[in-house]
Amino acid sequence: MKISHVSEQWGIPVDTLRYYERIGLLPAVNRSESGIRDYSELDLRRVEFIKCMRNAGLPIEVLSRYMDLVQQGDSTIEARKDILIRQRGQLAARMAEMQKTLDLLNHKIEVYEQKILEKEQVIHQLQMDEWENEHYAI
Amino acid sequence: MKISHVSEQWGIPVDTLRYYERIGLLPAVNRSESGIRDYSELDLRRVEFIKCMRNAGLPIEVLSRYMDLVQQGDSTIEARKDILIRQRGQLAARMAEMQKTLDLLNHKIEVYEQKILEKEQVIHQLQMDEWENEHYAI
DNA sequence: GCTTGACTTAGAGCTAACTCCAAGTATTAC
DNA sequence: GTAATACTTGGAGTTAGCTCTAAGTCAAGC
Repeated sequence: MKISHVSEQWGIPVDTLRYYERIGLLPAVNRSESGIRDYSELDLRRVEFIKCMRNAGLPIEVLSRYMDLVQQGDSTIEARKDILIRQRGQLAARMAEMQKTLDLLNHKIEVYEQKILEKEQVIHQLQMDEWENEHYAI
Repeated sequence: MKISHVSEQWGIPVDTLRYYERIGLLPAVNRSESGIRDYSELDLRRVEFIKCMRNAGLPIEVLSRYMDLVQQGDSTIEARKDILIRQRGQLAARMAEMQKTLDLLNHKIEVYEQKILEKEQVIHQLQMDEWENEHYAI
């Protein structure tokens, strides 16, 4: 699969895909005779993994380290697990912070809705007054 | 309250507090005669709000726009509500993405734990074999 | 009155993560 | 065969959000 296809399929710019490869986050992708990238199934699974992790804000440096360990084989399983556990903790912490913010946003939006309702009632009252002035004035 | 105190209390570097003020995110803080910042109760509430929102990744530009509208008074209530609703949506979307990543991390960690267990069993088996060789060999 | 340390400013520098550019080669459509 | 399009590279440029520096002022302690 060519880079443009991968880019479309996963919604990742071609520049970014090449960038990931250049910095060693994505292991070297196989090329055709003329040097054009041909993404294998394994490459695609890696791309998907990286995309998922980057989406959640895991730093490239950490992911690079993890991918290196994967390349080194089974002796690095514990180290890999440690990385994932640490990142999971940080992710959960960030999500907890975001939940607090979400709660605050919900509260503030409710307050605004209340204020808007009150404003509308005032306008309605004013309109009623006007109507009465027009039609029932002596 | 002086800037260093605010910084300690809220865990925000003094440079960042000054930066927020410089770019207009935090409205100008009152100064002593000699020009030293003296944060009011209102300033502190603003700092807390900004900290909470920034923690969740809301962009400074959006927060600046929101703070400007607050300064302009009640006529901007609808616009402010719209901003908060839009940001709430984006925040919820980010959190959903992060939840997916968290699920994947949990799954991968489980798999690693399983692998480690298997490895230990193999080692244990090897030790048993050795023990048997040593003690029960003919 | 002098030192120490907190404060001030404008502006430069830094980091992460892309994103774009120029110049060149290869493939595809007609 | 030629034009248009897609690919390649190395390296420069961009963005958001700080973070640091230099040079100076001010207040408190000894």
